[in-house]
Amino acid sequence: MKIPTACVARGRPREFDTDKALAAALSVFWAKGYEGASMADLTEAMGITKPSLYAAFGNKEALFTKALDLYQREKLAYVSEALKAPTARGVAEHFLRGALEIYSGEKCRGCLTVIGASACGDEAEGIREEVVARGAAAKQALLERFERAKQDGDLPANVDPQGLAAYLTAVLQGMSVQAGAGASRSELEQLVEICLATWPGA
Amino acid sequence: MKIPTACVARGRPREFDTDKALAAALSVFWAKGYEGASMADLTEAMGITKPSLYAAFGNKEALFTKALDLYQREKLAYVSEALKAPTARGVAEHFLRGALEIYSGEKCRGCLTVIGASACGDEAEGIREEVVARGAAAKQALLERFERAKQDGDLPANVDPQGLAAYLTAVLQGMSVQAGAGASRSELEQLVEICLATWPGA
DNA sequence: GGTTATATATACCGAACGTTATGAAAATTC
DNA sequence: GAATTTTCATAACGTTCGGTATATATAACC
Repeated sequence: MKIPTACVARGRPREFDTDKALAAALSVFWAKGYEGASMADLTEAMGITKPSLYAAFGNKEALFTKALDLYQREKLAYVSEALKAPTARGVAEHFLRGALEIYSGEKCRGCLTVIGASACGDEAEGIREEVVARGAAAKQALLERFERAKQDGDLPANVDPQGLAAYLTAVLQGMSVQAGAGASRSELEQLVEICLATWPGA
Repeated sequence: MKIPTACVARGRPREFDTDKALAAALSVFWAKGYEGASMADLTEAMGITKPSLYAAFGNKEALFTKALDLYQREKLAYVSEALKAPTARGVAEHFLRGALEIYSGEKCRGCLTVIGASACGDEAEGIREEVVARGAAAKQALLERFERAKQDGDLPANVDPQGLAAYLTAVLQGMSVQAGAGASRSELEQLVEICLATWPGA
């Protein structure tokens, strides 16, 4: 009994590593945004030609979506990790310190989700909606975590979980904006400290 | 003795109001960002043709700069107003409520300064630097105000004015991002309330 | 009225954009 | 080894971009 060999590659084998190429594409999108990254920028960074890119990834929009998946999987892993913290303050601390680590990188500064959510040309509207939807999902997860925290008596009675989720999200987004504007890591760190020092209920 | 009449218009008079045209251009830039706003978008909204635009405003970059001036003069007037508040908390409150008013507009959402600071194509790098510089100036003014507040004993001894300025700026920037992502006014308002409720020293 | 100066409208420019047709190269299958 | 299938490299596609040349219209000056 033989396993059918139809699954092995049939034609000429691909000469590049799609994972490495996708990682390179992510760097370009991260640094320049969706519209700011031209196909020429992408193919140069990925080390492949345009037909190879189209054959492997579909088109620019599909490439961006795949890069966004990679970004969430690798760089935003701290998000799901932070939600597991035992207290609301612990969640906030994990969020802020994790974001600080990612946003203040050497080459890519800020958060791809925030960069991609910026208003740009009409043809990128679909991209914007996609990015905004993913951001909204993260904010929703944070809201549910804070609602649970309030039930646990982990938050003062007068604080609104919805507002708190929007507030923490805003601080993170603002951190991304400042990182993109060239703020140093220590400047962002001060920001984190203030936010933690004034966290409701200690 | 006659005043020389050389100052009156000599050729064919302009058929449009440059102030109104600039206001229309500002709306387009505000909604779509610098690169997202095409010359076709701009001329249509301004109700003039491309040669008229170039004759009156120079080029796209100069038009954006003039629109940015108008934006700061008209929409960001609350900034200099807020800095005059007697206490640091009052400054923050004026800032947050003023921003809430501007960012949650009907057509244009978020802050043009935050939108313009987003990474985009290489040729818009000059624009980005200009916008970032203006944002840095505002942050600097806030820093100086908080330093004075600390001297006045208006802030707890353990808070760092630099961090506090970066922190408040971040909340405002985050508010802009969420407004741009479609957050309702009440959502932004909750955010403001949390920030004020947790403001250092009450 | 003739001259001069400015504004308008149409049409066009070269460059860059995302995308694809075309043919040669390299692997498997028979 | 011939047929087949997929990838690669070059070059081109049509469109849109920001910006302009040209010609005509409309005002003030003399």
